[in-house]
Amino acid sequence: MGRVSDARERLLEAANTLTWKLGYNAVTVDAICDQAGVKKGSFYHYFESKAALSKAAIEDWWQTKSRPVLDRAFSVTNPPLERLKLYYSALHEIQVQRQKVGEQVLGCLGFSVAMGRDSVDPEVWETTQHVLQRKRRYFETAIRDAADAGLIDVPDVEASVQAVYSLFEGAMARARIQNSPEPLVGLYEQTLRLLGAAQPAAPKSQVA
Amino acid sequence: MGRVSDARERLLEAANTLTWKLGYNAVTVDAICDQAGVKKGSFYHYFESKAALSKAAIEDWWQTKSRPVLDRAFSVTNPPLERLKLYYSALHEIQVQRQKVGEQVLGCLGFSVAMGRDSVDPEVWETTQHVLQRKRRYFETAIRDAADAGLIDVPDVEASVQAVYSLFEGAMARARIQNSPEPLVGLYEQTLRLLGAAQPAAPKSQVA
DNA sequence: CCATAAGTTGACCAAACGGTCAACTAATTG
DNA sequence: CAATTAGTTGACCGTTTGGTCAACTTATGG
Repeated sequence: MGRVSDARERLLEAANTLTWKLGYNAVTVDAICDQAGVKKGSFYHYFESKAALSKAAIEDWWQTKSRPVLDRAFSVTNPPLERLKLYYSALHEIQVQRQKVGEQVLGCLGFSVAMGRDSVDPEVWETTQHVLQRKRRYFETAIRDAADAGLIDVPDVEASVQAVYSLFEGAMARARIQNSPEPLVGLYEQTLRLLGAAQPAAPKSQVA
Repeated sequence: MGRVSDARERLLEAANTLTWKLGYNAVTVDAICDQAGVKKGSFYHYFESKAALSKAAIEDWWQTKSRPVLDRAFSVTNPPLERLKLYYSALHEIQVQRQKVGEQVLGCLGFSVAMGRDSVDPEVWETTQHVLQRKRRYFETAIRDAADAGLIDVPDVEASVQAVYSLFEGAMARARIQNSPEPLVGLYEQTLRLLGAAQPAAPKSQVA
């Protein structure tokens, strides 16, 4: 009954596009509406507040954008360390493609929003926390599997998980700041060093 | 001639306190004035805009807060790798002290602001970029010195500098997100692994 | 001691903000 | 073909935003 519309989906996408680029606080309801081609009245027909939209948008981004990439790379059918390699190269590829189309390198949406902490709506912030935790678990499982398979040599697996994850998020954040995929180059080799894993043929770093 | 005042200094400090906590966009001129105990009219007597204040405040933060810590830790009188260890433990100590006084763990001010990119005034953003670059150079020099002294074993020094710096900023950012110094624990040992340096007695990770 | 320059104040402004609402339009279904 | 229900619209509201200004106060130096 009633008519149908994809305005809700357009709002979710617009919210993510803008939040990813500008951050939570700098994005206005009017800007989201403009980008989505939706009038403000309609906005509040679908969402009771900007915070509610953001919560839904981040969850949607996780389900439709972030998780599929993770699931593909971190499939248990892949060897543990290969999963990391696949994930890194997938992300690197995404950023390179974005640049080719003239778009900006934006790093990790969840991480950027989470950095806002006290200036982000508490419920929105909690949502990003959940998303980041789920993401971190992919890293944890892969590294634990690698440890069980005797592929790595570390004194403390949990500490290594933290370090690999910090290195990863740090590189993604720097890619955003520099607007360049360059900090992601060689990430896998550096991760192998962190994990005390056998090194492949060492490649020279490529600086654009 | 005329009277004297420390209102300018109070404004600089208030701007940093609030920006560090809330980020550039979430901080308002009114809030800065409240925090500094200065009326808005006076604000614009000292600074021509919010962006001008922020630029001056970040530069001030670098000179008075960030740089002294770096200069102490990265003194060339210290062995190269020891410099990193000193810096990490100094930062860890700062965060622990903050927590004891009931304040929040806020990570690196420059990095947080730099993450804002498109939502931050261009000149302010450029200022943070300069600050971060100067900071990165401390890492670079220490690691190059370590390489020259044969203390580390890496195929590509520049790539290692990038990795160590990414790991560091990633850990700082995660400390902010988690409001805990925990991600900074063991950072030095992980850095040694990245650099292929001789490991000291491996400590167990301490999770609060 | 008094002119002058530096510093202070609160009222004010236009624009932008998140959010509301009553009226309107158009598909769907019994 | 209604009646129902989902979706749309633009005018509107109170608040907050960054910024302005003319009048006022006070320390200092000649």
